Amino acid sequence: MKTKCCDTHLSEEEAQELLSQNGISRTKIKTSILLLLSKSKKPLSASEIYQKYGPKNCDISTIWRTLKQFHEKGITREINLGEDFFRYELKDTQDEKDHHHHHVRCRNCGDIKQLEECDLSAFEKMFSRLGFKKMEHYLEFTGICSKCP
Amino acid sequence: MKTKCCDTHLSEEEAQELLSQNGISRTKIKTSILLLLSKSKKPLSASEIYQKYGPKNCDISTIWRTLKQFHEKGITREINLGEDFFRYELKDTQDEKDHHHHHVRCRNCGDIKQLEECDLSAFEKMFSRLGFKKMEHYLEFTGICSKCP
DNA sequence: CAAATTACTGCAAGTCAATTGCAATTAATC
DNA sequence: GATTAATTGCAATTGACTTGCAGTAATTTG
Ligand SMILES: [Mn+2]
Ligand SMILES: [Mn+2]
Ligand SMILES: [Zn+2]
Ligand SMILES: [Zn+2]
Repeated sequence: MKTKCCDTHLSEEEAQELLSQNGISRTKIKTSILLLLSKSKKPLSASEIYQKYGPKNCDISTIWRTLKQFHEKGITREINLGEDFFRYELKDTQDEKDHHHHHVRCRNCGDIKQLEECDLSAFEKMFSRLGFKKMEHYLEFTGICSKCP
Repeated sequence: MKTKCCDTHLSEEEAQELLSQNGISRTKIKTSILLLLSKSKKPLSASEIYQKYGPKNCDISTIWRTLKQFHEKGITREINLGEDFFRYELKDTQDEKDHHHHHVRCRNCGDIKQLEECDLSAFEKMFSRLGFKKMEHYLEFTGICSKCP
């Protein structure tokens, strides 16, 4: 299956299929977290998921364990937007080479927008079009170095 | 004064001048942390600084307070390289618009290299030149949105 | 230079995101 | 349906980072 990142609105069946394909038990909680992520227009934090799903319905540690598992299976990506916690969102594709996207977060109000364009030279124009000011960017890389397998 | 980021090798006098210019007391600890940052070829974590400076010589909370102050004064930048803590380094310039740089971290051995080039299109070539494989990048933005002052 | 003011520091306690051990419960496998 | 493996809740724990307070050192002022 090919997921399409945030705001994908997976159906319950699609969510469960995605779980099965990745060797994860199709439980109510895991399905619900997947649906929440797929319905959100921005990456969600663990505690946001906890609030949305309902503190009566599930323990926060279960949410953490689920997010960790999703990340290990390559279903999700974790994102640092200058806050003191991570946010999580569905990967655009399982491969992550095919397509991905980035975000802007307002340093004043905290609002987060998703950027569909990833042509790096096009970013500047896009920001002024969006009315954003005082941009700062955060760009770092990881890879496997020449000394490593 | 114009600092030149990591690996600048400030002299003790230059370090103290930088403190004074930013309204920070010229104490032994603050001077030493500044020197450590200026002599390092990669951004340092709080606990690395603590180890290098010597746990007998200073409390870790003082290091945290100092790093926070440096950041507030705009002397340093904090960097997330996919670890579960931040690293800190001297800004290339106080303004941060003039010049900045990025990093690669090996996902296998954790080694960190500093990238002097910031032409985004030039990155790919540079990585293969450096022998890096399986690159992943991390690019996010912050700014002030159109609804904010 | 000495007094007054302000900033810095060590120590201990606290916060909060994220992890973990264990026993009970549920899902997958046969 | 019985067996096995994964998931869950709860409580305790880790580790990064913060904070209050009382003592000390640095800066300012006369
Ligand atoms: Mn997104
Ligand atoms: Mn650097
Ligand atoms: Zn805003
Ligand atoms: Zn390596």
